Amino acid sequence: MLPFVLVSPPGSEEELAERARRLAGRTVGVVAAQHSVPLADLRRSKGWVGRLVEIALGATAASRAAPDFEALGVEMKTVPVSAAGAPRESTFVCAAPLETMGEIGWEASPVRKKLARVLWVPVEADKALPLAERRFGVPLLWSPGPEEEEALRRDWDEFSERVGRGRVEDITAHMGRHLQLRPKGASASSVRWGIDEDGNAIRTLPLAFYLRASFVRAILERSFVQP
DNA sequence: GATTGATCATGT
DNA sequence: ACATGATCAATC
Repeated sequence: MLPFVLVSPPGSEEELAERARRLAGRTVGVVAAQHSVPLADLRRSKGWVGRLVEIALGATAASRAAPDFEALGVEMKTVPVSAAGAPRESTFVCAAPLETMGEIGWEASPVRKKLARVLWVPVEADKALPLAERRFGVPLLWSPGPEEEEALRRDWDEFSERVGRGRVEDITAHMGRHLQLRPKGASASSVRWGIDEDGNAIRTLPLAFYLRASFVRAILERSFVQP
């Protein structure tokens, strides 16, 4: 997916926000055409819309372990929304460090780092709407408020303690008020290192943190309610 | 309709 | 294997 039209990285948050606002109301098809990105089948290329927005906004860290807009410290997330603007899916945050989680406090957690500054870019995602006709929504540059951070910290602590005690295989997506810990891998037979109850290294299913749709919905709603 | 567990493509 | 980008689809 090499674009013919390269977009330089934004020089400031304001410039990034302005670029993102310009996407609002435009269709996926139009933006893709402007950057010479061929449409793809989402059933196979699930991250295609996210890649497209990275290209359109001038993201710098494609496929590297760094924020999308490295110089600004901003992470970009496209969020699939219903016609009413409500998120339809949970949002991937980061892989869970299963071997070390028990010793990592919230302050040093990868979840906190990843969510410190996020540019949310809503995209219509009703199944009946052809990909090219889906429209971008009004974006939001967000950092967790004190209450949101406290809520996330509680979930982190719960998961951290469980995994630290070697109970990683007891975890289900039912746990966590706002965060989930769910499989993330090529398949159900993917493995990564974890620890058991005796602290021994074991090979277990890779898990990742996701934000529940309800949490992201509240973030997006608030941005329209605030004066 | 919302949710959970599974899965897809690609780069390092 | 693990990171990036996520949605699919069976099930609740």
